[in-house]
Amino acid sequence: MSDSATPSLHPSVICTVDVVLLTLRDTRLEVLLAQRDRAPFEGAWALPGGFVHPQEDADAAASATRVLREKTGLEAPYLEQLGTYSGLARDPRGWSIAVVYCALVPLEDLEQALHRRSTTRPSVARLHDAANLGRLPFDHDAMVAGAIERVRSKSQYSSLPVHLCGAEFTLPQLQRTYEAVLGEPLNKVSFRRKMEELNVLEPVEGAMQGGAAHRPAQLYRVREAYRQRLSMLERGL
Amino acid sequence: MSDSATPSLHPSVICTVDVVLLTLRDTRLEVLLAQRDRAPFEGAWALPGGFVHPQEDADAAASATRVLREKTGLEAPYLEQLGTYSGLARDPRGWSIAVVYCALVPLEDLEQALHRRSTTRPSVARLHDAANLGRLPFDHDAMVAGAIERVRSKSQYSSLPVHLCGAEFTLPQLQRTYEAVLGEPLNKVSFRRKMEELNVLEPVEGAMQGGAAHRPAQLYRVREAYRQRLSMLERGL
DNA sequence: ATAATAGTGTCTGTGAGACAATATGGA
DNA sequence: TCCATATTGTCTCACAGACACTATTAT
Repeated sequence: MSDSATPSLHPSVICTVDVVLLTLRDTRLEVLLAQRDRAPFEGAWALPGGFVHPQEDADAAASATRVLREKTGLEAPYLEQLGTYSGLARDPRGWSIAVVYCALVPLEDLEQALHRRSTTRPSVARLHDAANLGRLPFDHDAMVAGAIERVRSKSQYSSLPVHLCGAEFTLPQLQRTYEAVLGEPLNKVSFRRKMEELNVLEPVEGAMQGGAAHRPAQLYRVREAYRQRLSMLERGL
Repeated sequence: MSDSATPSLHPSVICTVDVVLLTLRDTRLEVLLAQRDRAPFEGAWALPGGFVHPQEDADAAASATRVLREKTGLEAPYLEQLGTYSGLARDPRGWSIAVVYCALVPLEDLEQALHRRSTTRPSVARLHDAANLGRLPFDHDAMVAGAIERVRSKSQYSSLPVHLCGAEFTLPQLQRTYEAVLGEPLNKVSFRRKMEELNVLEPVEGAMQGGAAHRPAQLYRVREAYRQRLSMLERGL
């Protein structure tokens, strides 16, 4: 914070935010990519991002929220800061700083938002299989890898994956979500015991059926006390 | 990354790095603070930090390393990115981004470096008890709290605290380090089992004595394969 | 009734902590 | 020898996963 130059002599740092939005289709993670509408890498699929707007955004998290709203119409997704990528090498325009956020959204919410959006503007954003992204511009490959790694890691001890489910869900649905994120099958009894002790869920009166030919499962939702707080937690453990 | 304005129209973002350097004196964590030599908060004790120098620094981590070298003379401490604080509210000069790094250094290394430094320049940096810092300027309180929380958290499952010990140390010394960081006593047998399975340490031939009237303890050091790698790991688990 | 999945009770092995015995150097 | 701490062996308890049994709905 102490330096021989004033900030106005350092206008050459490019300040941006990028968002790794993850969602789950069946058992696969998908990442939201947007087609770039200007150089560099015009036309390429890349993470949604943009410059910080100091006049408009209270902080970088607000910039990320705004970017996501502009590209998808989503209003209040789960958002968590992943980290910051910086340096001369990552952007051909010059020395830059990119604050990266990870967003988790239920597939239905995202598709609804994108569909509403497509009625007014040409859609610029689309979901891509996280396992087959090809090469992305800038250092977006590393950002995606970091986001997936972070989500996997936190899912081992927290209730993070609930953000990939809708407002109400059954325990078997949630378990399949965990299994998809972690990439391995989980023990049913242990999973239920873990959810029980986390004490984040509460049952909703009225079982779901889905017309399936078997015993219906209890619906759950996130407790009110945790609903907002989950977004605030920075590394629960 | 796509925006209606060019970066040169956004010169108002102040880009800085701040470093939370932690070390251990006996059983207490201490934080390095530097006395600010200019406004805002001139004269106040604050985290060592400074503007990013795009001409000089390859990336923000290099800025942090440079800042630490300038203030302390330390050359290659363990450094890990904590996160980024941003927004209009945190700095009276305007909308700013601070990339925060956490450094872990053995007390002896730091004191040696500071002592060497004090022979050429007036010392501007000093260690302060982490538990009694008082109020720091900017959002440095939150940064310190975040750093301590991160170190505590990672110490539960990794070998992170070895960076607070010197090149060679005994298992009882390392255990006391863990206990100081975690703030709770650890089971001796479990601790040794954990260190064994992490497989990060190797014994050094020749026991330490310290002239104590009891059985000397085996000296250990970090395995060569891990010596550099530890700094690279971003969230081991 | 049967199929299919939800939900629960019980057993067992693994691993962490408690306890304690042994090892070793200095006074 | 005695003291203090290092190091190692063993026991026990808690918990995670395996297994299996019961519950509930649609066909």
